Amino acid sequence: MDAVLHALADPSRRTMVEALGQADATVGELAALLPIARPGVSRHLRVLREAGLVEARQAGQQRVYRLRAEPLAEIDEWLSHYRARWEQRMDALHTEIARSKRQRRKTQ
Amino acid sequence: MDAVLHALADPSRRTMVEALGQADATVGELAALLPIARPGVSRHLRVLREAGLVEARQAGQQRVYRLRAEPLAEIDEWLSHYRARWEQRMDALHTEIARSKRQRRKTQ
DNA sequence: CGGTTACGTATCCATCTGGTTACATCTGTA
DNA sequence: TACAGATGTAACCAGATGGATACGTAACCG
Repeated sequence: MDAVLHALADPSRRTMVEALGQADATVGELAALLPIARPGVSRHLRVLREAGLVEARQAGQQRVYRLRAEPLAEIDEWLSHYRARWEQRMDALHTEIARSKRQRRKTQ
Repeated sequence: MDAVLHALADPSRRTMVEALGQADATVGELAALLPIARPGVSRHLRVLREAGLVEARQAGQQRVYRLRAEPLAEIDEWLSHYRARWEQRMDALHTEIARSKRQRRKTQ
């Protein structure tokens, strides 16, 4: 959780996550999207890897990175404690319904 | 969004947010929960304030801080682009249903 | 084998961060 | 007014962060 939030707090890393959300990519492709040099990208990827947010597979001389969204569920779970607070346009009953729906869906 | 994630990336600040999720609190009360001195807490509160995550009201000589959850919706929105990826136990059709449910609920 | 490509790692360095102590400000009280 | 309590700010400092360049290594190619 901590590692995931820390990883996402950096704009460059978030850009990389968003790019990988569209398609898998090599280090070079990711570096081309960012204003920083490839060694920096490699280090960002290490942070993302250690947070479990990406994984790499070797493809010839390249490494193709893929997004792993599972750790994001931790943040989603944390946020769930506060959702009712920004969904105040719904009355308390509806909020409860929405919450139980979410719960059911999650444990489905 | 950036400010919100940055604010939440710090464990001390997240503890403060979680405490304020239970009840409003003064700076002294928050400081009592943390292993850091009050000036540090004040500065964390400034970060949270600038991210829109808390607001203070004057109550005599004390300042009572309250959680504002609205900025968390930005993160929720960002996460929504990736939810389907960690909910893969559902087949694609069900994912679509869940997504439209969420959408309806949000714009209700 | 020698060279090139695609990465990762090591090192360096300027900046940011988050803690501390000292001090300023404001409110309530004697 | 003088004093105490609660909080914010300033200044300082050690450690983390994120960038760059230089270098090491493994995979492909001639």
